[in-house]
Amino acid sequence: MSATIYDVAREAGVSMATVSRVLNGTAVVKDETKKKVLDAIQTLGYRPNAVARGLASKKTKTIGIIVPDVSAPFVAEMVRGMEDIATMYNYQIILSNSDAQADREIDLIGTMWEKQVDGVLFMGSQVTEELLQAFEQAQLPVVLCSTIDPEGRIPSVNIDNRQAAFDATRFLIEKGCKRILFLSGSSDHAVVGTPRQEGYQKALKQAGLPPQILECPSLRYEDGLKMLRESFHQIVVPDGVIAVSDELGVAAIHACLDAKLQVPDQVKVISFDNTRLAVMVRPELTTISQPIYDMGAVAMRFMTKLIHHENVEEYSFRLPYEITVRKST
Amino acid sequence: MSATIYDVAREAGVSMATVSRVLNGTAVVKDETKKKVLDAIQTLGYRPNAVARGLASKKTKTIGIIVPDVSAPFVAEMVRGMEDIATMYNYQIILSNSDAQADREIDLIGTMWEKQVDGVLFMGSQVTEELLQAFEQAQLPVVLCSTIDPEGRIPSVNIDNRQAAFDATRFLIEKGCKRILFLSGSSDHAVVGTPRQEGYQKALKQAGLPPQILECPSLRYEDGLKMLRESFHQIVVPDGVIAVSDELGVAAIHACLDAKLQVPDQVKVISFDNTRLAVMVRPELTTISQPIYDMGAVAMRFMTKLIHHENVEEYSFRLPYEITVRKST
DNA sequence: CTGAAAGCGCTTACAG
DNA sequence: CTGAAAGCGCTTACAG
Repeated sequence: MSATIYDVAREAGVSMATVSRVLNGTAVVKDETKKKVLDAIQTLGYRPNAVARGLASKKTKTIGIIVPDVSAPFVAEMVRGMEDIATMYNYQIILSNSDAQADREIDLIGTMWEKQVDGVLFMGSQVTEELLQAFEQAQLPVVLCSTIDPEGRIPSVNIDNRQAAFDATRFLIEKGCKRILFLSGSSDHAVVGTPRQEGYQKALKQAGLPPQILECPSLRYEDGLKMLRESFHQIVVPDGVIAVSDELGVAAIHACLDAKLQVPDQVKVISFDNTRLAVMVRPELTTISQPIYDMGAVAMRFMTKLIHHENVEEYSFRLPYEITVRKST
Repeated sequence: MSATIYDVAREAGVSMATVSRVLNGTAVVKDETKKKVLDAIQTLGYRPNAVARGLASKKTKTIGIIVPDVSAPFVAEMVRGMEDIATMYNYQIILSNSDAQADREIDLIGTMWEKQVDGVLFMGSQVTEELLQAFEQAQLPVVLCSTIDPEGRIPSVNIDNRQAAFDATRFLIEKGCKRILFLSGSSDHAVVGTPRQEGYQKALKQAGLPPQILECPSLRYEDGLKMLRESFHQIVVPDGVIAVSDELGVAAIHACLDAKLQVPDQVKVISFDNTRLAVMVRPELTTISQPIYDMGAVAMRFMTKLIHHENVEEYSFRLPYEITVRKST
């Protein structure tokens, strides 16, 4: 059995309350007393039991993170950003994967509540009424990350996806592209669907060019390549492609190469994200660079503010993005 | 305030102990009584407080995971495997990144102990005496994942790295390679260093071929490419390359292309891991395929056995690997 | 500046 | 099959 606060108190000849005070710095303690306590802690090798502390204080110093899938590089990088800031503020994280399944998401919110986390960082494809209700019921502070509540009822961290898609489209148009294909995520996805499609279409309309959208079942390379191979012969052959993820961007490049189309000479490709994959393929991908790590970090930083009731002016964060030009355009 | 077990007991007209029993199934409860309790739980929307439960039972249903960096795809996939099995057994995970820094690793073990996790899954580059001592002190069950204690004092899940490197080398030799370069991790790394170098050298010696090892500061693409570019003119130009990670494999391919060497015609490349990157580059990578997800899953499954004191025969798991042949060889 | 005591919300022998 | 009560290891008013 390891030492408890009671053992420390006895060893130091003080009360438990005093030990607690020097541990947490919640009140002034005479230097002399403090030293006795610190010595006792030292000799006993005492470490406070966070569970007991959590029960007594109703704060667990733990943040729940719900994401679709950590094994996706975009997500993993974001989670890393969250974790680093959590560490900085002495929080730990409980990580869960939802596979973007609505019922699993709801479930996980319940689990997070049972674990008494101090807050939840959430990434998912949609913010439904049921989800909102689950958060409401759990009475937990929530921050969305790379996830949007169209009604803006929950704080969130994103880039301006609509504008970014618009910019990407403009970029290709200015490069002379006339037949720009948009490789989209599911159109009801609040991030990689609707807003980006809108930005794309707005730019095309302004330029008097025809839109052509292909919706991928996922943002993964394999699915993108499969879909492109199946549909390449029945679509207008593009001279420009905008992909909503780097993996889809790579899929586009390879689909073109397989169809004997040179990238970037005959087809220019730009993708969203700028994960590390973008520089690991040839030609290197031109991307809409998202500050992925920072998005996670900002979300977690904001969470710590919510928890500590610091007054927060901003609510819906729009982080800057930029077009990183490489060899694919 | 949300309902407590006391509220449920009163609502159902039974004692807290009885509520606890139906909740945990720790004793037989009359059907009629059970129904009353279940109804009360339903109407109050009661969910047990896991923190209180943890304090009382001394089991938190939480597993700590310490990894160098979740944002590395290999790690992320492994973590996903761990999480899935944890979910299956009703455990949650606390995830922490050590950046492979020894002091940080020790620190994290302390934190995990404070959080009263039921066990720790650990991935790191080395198992030092200090680390072992920290685990000892924390009195936590530990399972190493893709990490080796040379003395075998801690259960672990790995592939046979020595044999795998031997096989990879044999594979290239049989393809006719005479000048095989080994792109290694730091040589004191217990997984990507020593054992793989040994397997490589053994195969070369058997074939009477000269070894040539390049040690990379990290397993990342950027670092590998940089190192190769700097040293390509001062080494024997290889006709075969074995890389200890897929990223280094891609770096090797690109370094060759930049030096006007055709892959696989003039240089054959094989890498370790078979992360998804392997199929996202051209030519697609031939790899020593590791069951990454499964390694995480097996480690977590073994942990649940340790926790429940199921008698465990095996201790040091050697999962199967295979050579997946693609276009780079 | 310090202590005594209640309480956080559960589980778990111990009785019956 | 069920209940009363102690206890898990802390924090936090409340007193002084």
